[in-house]
Amino acid sequence: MVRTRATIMDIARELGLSKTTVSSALSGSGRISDEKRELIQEAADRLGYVTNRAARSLRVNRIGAIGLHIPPVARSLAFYMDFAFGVTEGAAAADYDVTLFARGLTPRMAFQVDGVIAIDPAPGEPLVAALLANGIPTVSVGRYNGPGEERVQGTLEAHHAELQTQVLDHLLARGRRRPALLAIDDAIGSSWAVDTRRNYMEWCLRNSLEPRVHEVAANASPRDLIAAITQAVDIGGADALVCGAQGQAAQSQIVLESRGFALGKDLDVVSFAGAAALETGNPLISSIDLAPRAYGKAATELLDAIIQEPDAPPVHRWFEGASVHLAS
Amino acid sequence: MVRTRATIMDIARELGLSKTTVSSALSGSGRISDEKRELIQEAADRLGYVTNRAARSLRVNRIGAIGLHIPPVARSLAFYMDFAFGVTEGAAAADYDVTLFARGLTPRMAFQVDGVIAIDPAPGEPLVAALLANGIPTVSVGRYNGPGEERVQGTLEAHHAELQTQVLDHLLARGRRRPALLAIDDAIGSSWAVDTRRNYMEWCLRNSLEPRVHEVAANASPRDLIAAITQAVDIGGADALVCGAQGQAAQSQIVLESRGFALGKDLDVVSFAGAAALETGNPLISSIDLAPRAYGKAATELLDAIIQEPDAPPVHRWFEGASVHLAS
DNA sequence: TTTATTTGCGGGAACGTTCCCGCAAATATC
DNA sequence: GATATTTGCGGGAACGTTCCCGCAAATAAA
Repeated sequence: MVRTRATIMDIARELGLSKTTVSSALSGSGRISDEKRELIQEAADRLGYVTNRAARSLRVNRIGAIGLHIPPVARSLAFYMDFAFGVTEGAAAADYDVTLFARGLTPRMAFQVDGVIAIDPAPGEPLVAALLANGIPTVSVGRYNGPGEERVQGTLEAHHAELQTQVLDHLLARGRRRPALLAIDDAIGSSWAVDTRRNYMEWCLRNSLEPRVHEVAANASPRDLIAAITQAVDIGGADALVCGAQGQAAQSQIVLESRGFALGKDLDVVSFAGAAALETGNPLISSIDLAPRAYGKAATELLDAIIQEPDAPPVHRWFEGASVHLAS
Repeated sequence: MVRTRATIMDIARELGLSKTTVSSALSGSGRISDEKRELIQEAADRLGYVTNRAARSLRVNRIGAIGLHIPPVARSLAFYMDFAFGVTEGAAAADYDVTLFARGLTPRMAFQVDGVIAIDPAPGEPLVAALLANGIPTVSVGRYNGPGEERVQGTLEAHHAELQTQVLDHLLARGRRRPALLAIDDAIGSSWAVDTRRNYMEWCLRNSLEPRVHEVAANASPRDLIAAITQAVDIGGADALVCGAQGQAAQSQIVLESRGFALGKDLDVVSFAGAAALETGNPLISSIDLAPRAYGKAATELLDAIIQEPDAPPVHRWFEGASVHLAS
C-alpha cells in the first residue's frame, strides 16, 4: 500500500476546473468568484488535500523551515525546552517547520532553512559566525558578539537588568543587606550571564553593599551547590541567596529548610530564572519568570519579519513578556 | 542581494557535461568513469553546491524529515532534551531533518515528515493514534497502547526491569530491607512509569519485603519532595530511597545530608533515571544511566529502517545502551 | 452602440532533481 | 571479422506547485 496524497490536480479534475484556479483559490491569490472558492475549499477538505511543501518550496524558492540552535553546555535546562516549544508554536503560525540543530552543523544544513534562532549564543559561537558568513537570516536571543564586524540581523532581549533590579530592591526593602549571588560560572559567556553579574555588582555599588559572588556551574551537583551555600551563608554570613541558574533557588530552599532556616524569615532566596513549578508561583521565593514559551514565540516572529525583509538593517527588539513574582 | 545557490546545471555547464551525468556522479548511482566522477565532485565543492532538498523530495516522493514528539507533561526533564539531540545526531547520519512536534499537531503536519518518533507516549495519545490512522511510520520509545487494535510499526525499549532489579538487588546486598519507591504519579501513564511500579512491587514480593510507594510528581516542588521524603523516612522508617524521576535522587541527597544523615551509611539513595552530572557518576548514588543520547540515536535508526521497509510487520527492539552505576 | 475596463478562469512554463530509456563507442565473445 | 555485451554518457519527462500571461465574457464608461 503506497500512500499517495491528493494533489491540486485531483481537485481540479473533480470539479472540472484548472489547476491554476484551484491553486489560487486555496492560496487566496488571484481573482476567483466566491462560489468557486467555497466549492474548491470544500472539495479540498473532502479529499484530505494537504499542500506538497516540496513542490511549493521548489517553485517559490523558500524552504519553509527555521533552525533552532541551543548551546551545548546548557541543554539540561528546562528553560530551553520550553523556549523550543514556544518557537515551534510561533513557527506553526507562520507555516514554518522547526529543525533542531545539533552541535557540529555541517555547512549544508545551513542552506536547508530560511533562517535560524540562536538562543544565548556564546561569544564568537562558530555556528552563528558561519550563518552570518553565508548570509542566512539569524536571530540571536540575547546579544551575540562575533569576532569581527559582522552583526546578526536580529536580536531579541529581555529587560534583565530592570527585572533583576526589581527583585534585588525587593530584598533591600525586606531589610536584607548581605545578599549573595550564586553566579553561573563564566564558561558559558552568554550575554545574560555577563549582564547578570555586572548588574549585581553595580546594584551593590549603588546601594553601598559589599558584593558577594559565588561561582556555581549551571548543572552543579548537589555537593557543589551545598558547598556554595555553605560558603555563602555559614561562612560569608549572607542573609539572602540570589540564584542565577534555573532550579537552584528551589534546591537552595531545600538545603536551607532542611537545616532549620525559615525562608522569608531568617533568610531569603530569589531566582533570576524561575523554573515553572519550582520557583514561579512559589510563595517563598521571589523570582523572575522569563516566560520561555512566549519568548520563543517572539523570537520566531522577529525572525519571520527578517526573512520577509532580508535587506533591512539589523534590528534590536525587546521582549516584554518577562515578569517578576515577589514573595510577600 | 538575492542569494542564489549553485545547481546541478551550473556544474554541468562548467564541465560541458549533462545534468544526468552530474546527478548520477554526485549520488553515486549510474555508470560514470572515475575520472569524471572526481572532476564533478571537485567542481561541486568549488562551486559550493548543496543539493536542493525540495527538488529531490518532489522527485523521489520522500520528505527527508522525521518528527519528534515529546509528551507535554514531562518536557522539563533533561532526559528528553538529550534524547532529542541523540535523535538529531542519528537523523543527520541518515540525511533527515528533525522537526519538533508541539502539542496539538494539525493533521497537515503529519504529512510533512517521513515518520515520527514518540518518546514515552501516554496510552491512547491522540497524536500517535492520528499518525497510525494515516499510515505514517511511527516508532514508540517505550510501549504504546492504543485504544484499538492498531499497532505502532516500531517499538524501542530499554531493559528497565533488569536494570532496576540490579539496582534493587544491590540495595538488598547492602542490607537495606525497607527501600521506599518515590514513584512518579500515574498521570503520565507511560509504560516506563507503569513498569517501574510493577517491577518494584514484584521485587518486594519476591524478597518478602513490604512495598512502600510514595507518589511524587515528576516536577514536584521542593515542598512536595520534602513532604514525600519525610513521609517515607521519618514516618515510614524507610532505609533507602528509590527515586523514579530524574534529578530527584540528587535533591533527596540534599535533603537527607542537610538533616545530618550520612548517605551510604545511615541511608541509601538510588535513581532509576540518573541525570548526567547530578546522579550518574555520583559516588554515593547508585543509578541507572539511560544513555538518552544513544537512546535517541537508536530510535532514529529503527525509524529509518521502518521507513525503508514500510510493509514489514511491527518490530520490537531492545536498546542495549543503558547501564547501571553501583555505589561502592 | 462603441470602446474601455474589469472579472473569472485556463494554458503553459518554470523551479532542480531523479530516473527511464536510448545510443554510440569500447570491449568481450564466438 | 562478425556478433553480443558492457560502458559512458545524454535527452527528455516527471514530481506538484506557483506565477506570468492571455482571452473571453461581463460590466462600465463614452
